[in-house]
Amino acid sequence: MSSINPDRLSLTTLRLLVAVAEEGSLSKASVRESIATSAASKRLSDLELALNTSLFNRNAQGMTLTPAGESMIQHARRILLAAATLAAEMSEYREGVRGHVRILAHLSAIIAFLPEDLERFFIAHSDLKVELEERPSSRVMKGIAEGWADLGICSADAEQPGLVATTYRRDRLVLAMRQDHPLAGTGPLAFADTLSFDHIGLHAESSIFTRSLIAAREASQVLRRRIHVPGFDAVCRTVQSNLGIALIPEPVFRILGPSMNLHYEELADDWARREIVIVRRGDQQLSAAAQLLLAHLLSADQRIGDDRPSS
Amino acid sequence: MSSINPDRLSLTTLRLLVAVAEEGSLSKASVRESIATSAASKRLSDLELALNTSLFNRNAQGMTLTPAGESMIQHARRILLAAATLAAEMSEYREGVRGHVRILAHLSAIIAFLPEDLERFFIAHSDLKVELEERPSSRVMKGIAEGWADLGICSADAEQPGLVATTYRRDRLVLAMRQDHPLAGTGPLAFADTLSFDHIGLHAESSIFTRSLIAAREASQVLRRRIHVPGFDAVCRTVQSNLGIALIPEPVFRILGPSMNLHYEELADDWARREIVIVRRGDQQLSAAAQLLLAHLLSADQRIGDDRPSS
DNA sequence: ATGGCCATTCGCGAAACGCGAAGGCGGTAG
DNA sequence: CTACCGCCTTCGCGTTTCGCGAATGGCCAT
Repeated sequence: MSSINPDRLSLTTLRLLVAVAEEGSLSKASVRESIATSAASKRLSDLELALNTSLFNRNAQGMTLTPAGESMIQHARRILLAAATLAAEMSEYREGVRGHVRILAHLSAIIAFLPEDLERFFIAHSDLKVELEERPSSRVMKGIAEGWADLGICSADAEQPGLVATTYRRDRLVLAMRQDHPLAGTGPLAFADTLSFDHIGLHAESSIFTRSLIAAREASQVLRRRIHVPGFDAVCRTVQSNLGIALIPEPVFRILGPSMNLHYEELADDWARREIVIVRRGDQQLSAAAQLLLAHLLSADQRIGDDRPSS
Repeated sequence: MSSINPDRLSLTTLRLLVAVAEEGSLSKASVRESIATSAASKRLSDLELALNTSLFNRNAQGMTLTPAGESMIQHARRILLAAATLAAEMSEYREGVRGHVRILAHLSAIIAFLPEDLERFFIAHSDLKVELEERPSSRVMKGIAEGWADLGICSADAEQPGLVATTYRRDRLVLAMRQDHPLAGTGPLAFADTLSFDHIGLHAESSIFTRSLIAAREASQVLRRRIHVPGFDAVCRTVQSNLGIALIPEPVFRILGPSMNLHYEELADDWARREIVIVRRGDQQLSAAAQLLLAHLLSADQRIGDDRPSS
């Protein structure tokens, strides 16, 4: 009924706990943790007393986990990992870093826009640090809503309640192909006219894939799709190998296409113009560092900046 | 350079930290945490000393977070949440629970198989507790690989290195429709012959959706798909409302279909027979409770039980 | 039977912790 | 301009916690 006082947990006890579990013996664990075995024993038995549950089975060979102990160390490991992450991050502050911003972004932005924007940001703010993680658009939204990061950058298609989205950039999808492809040089294309060729694309969660499925359905045709690859560079190499054509953002093509001698054609469809947004949680204020970064990103040349609630 | 000693962190300090951040004042926070303000002040300044970083800006109105402080409380909240979860779970052991098993499962299994299997399991093991969480198949695999749960149940299509998969059940996908639908009563169907009707389905990450996309492509046709809904019950209600037909597992149909007066037709395609597997990590031993549950699930009547590595 | 390995208990000293009182600093009201 | 008020910090003291080493008892293999 009554819950254990969570303050009773000390991180050293948790470390000791996993050490004992891993070493199989209290004495070995205590040398590993640089503590007298007597002290270690006391810590553990005090913990078990407070929990009113035995965590280990004792015998002459050492200590093995009880079921309760197994649950315990799973949580313990998780907590210790979080604590270590915290410690690492804080030590960066000590060495001059003045702010952390966590970003989730979809692949297009990471390849097309973010590097330059972040580079210019770091010139002005060498004391800030940004952690950037790639996710498909829908999971960017979820991640922000769940508090895993401060800012999210993704296509505006996905939706999630409780978030505020601000337009960041607009881009266009273009069709990448080999220079000797039949479609090369035939001018702006309707997506429907490309459906007789094999398409290459990212994983099924990507917004480009989702969007092209819808378009194919509207054209009452099927999307031929033999190959999924993990990144735009892989997409382009696959196109280069004559395995198909691919729908990619125009800025991405400008970066990857020329060096692989690829050709591109514009897409005439409306939905080829995409809106890329920066999302943040609506219910709590951004940290100063995140505000700085947000302001910087929105002040980039293509800035639009109309705020609006998402969903 | 050198990292802060993580043992320096005590959970009470972390709790105090978020209290101060939320209350905006050390004195208010100290009454909330039932501690003298002097002691609270000491805890915080000791922490800042150890970190060699200031976490708060002090002024006459109270205390506000510095950038470092903002990072800190994000981690602190996460750690405290984990600690509270741990405490809650451990208190269950104190009240007689003898083991915990965490399961990730895809929707089909949760609706079709798991309830009965778990029910019989609990009759034999009333002292064990199971935490069940729904995820699409691909994320079940990931979750197990990352150690978020002990056992995963999902379709065998997805793959992930480092996991061991055991066949759990086999099921078939059938086509659910209204009794007055044109396809009703026309005998076993080829999936390709159903593509001229609107399909209803789960979200895009579901393995059924992925599979039917492939099948549509192989038939060189498009999958008409107007509606995504969040669960099988919603799928069936949508079918009932004459918005389309739906591909669902046969056991799910048996549960939901009759009460909604729906009709079903078998699917002749090979891929309609699906294999549902139980996956677990290959690199570490299961807890005793998880072993029990695994054995129980595999001893169900349809048991197959051929072990093999995944990926 | 005996020695090795293992965990626990005990007493003592040191360090950490919490508390209340006193002090300094900055706004604000009269 | 001064007096006050709220806020955080510092200080000294008593209590509690913590860690250590030595001694104890159990189990197993030789």
